[in-house]
Amino acid sequence: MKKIISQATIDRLPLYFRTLRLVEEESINIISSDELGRRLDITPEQIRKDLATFGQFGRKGIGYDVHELKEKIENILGLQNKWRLAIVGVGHLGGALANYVNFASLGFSVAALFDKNKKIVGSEVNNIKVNSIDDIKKIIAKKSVDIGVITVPADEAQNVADLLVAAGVKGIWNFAPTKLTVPPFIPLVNEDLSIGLSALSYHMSQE
Amino acid sequence: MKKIISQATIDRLPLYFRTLRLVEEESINIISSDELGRRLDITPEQIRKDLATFGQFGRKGIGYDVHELKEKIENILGLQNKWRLAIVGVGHLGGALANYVNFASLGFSVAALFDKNKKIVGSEVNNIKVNSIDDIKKIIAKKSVDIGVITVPADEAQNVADLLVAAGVKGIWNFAPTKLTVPPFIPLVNEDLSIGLSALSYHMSQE
DNA sequence: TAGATTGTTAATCGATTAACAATC
DNA sequence: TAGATTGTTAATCGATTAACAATC
Repeated sequence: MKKIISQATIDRLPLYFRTLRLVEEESINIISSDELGRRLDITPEQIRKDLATFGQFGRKGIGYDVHELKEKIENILGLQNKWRLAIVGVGHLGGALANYVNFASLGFSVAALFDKNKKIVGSEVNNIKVNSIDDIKKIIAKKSVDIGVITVPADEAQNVADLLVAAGVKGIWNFAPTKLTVPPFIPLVNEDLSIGLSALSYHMSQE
Repeated sequence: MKKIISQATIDRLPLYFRTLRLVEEESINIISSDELGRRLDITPEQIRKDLATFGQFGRKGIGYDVHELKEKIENILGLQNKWRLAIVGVGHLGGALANYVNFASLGFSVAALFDKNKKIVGSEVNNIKVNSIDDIKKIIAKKSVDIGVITVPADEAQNVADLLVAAGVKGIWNFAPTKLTVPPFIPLVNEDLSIGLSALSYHMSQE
């Protein structure tokens, strides 16, 4: 199945998914694009357009089946895969991510931690042992890691990305503020916290 | 000065800024849109278009003065304001942000920490005392806090946002995975980590 | 039936890319 | 001068919004 879905749509699906979960907990079985849009500050037209990309889920005159739509989005996003993460760089941010509970609720789990600092190798974070970066290839294979999370300083990030790719991860989630080069078949998502903070600064400076 | 600049352009400025800093450290005085684009995987046309929004900085046939352009972007983004942050919710993520060194290099500083948990109020994180959320109004005024950072669970986030606005912050940086409602004159930036991670899952599931 | 709501087509809007005159 | 590179206008592309027929 090779359908082209815009990144804008893909980025809204997790919001729909999260809201549908909450709505389901409220024992609501059917929801309209209007109500979903109201909860998310997204126009109902936008929501219908996004959902129509994947087929016809709704019932005219009625709305969408909450449970069915939730499951469908979960599958579109591939969350049923229960991806396994390895975090490289167990500093403050890496450590926080190792403890981040919201991942688990999306089906992700932290399978391994790596650091190059001999002082923390062997310690545990959230009951997960910190391994030496030297053992990355062996352990990533053994632990069936799917996603490499990069939380090292910018000047070490490309090297870590290369190690992760060589070790066979299927995707990379990068928190280092630098451009990474990876093979085209490896999905890469950058989380650059300085962009959002700088944008906030910009808007606060206007007027 | 009330000029409309697209969010897409605003989000690229921090990348230009960061790269210009690195280039300046390499003692390079002049850079072309071509070279800047090469370093960031952005087309030179896009860069020239973005920069032209603010005036004419470059010299035809030559390129851009690295130092001058860097300073100009710093000012456009308002980073010279040296904004002061208050982090509300000193869990793993809040604690990591309190220690995040990359903010300091952009001129931001952490002026205060807040939590509702009596057990950690009074302790210190990165040499900054954790205050009770009950004292938020008084301390935000005293410490001249500009930006409120929300790192509490989703179901407490709106309440914290309301407290921050009432306390007089000028902007909000939200890490809680939920939609917040704030007055229109308060810039709000959401950092929703589950979006990027879900998008990664989507791309890894294709083919 | 009347009212509600989807799915889809058409219109609009905005951002990116291409082209090139100006000029260092 | 010839080559390089900007700034800007025009063309293209893609995403959002509007409109409405279909239908529950």
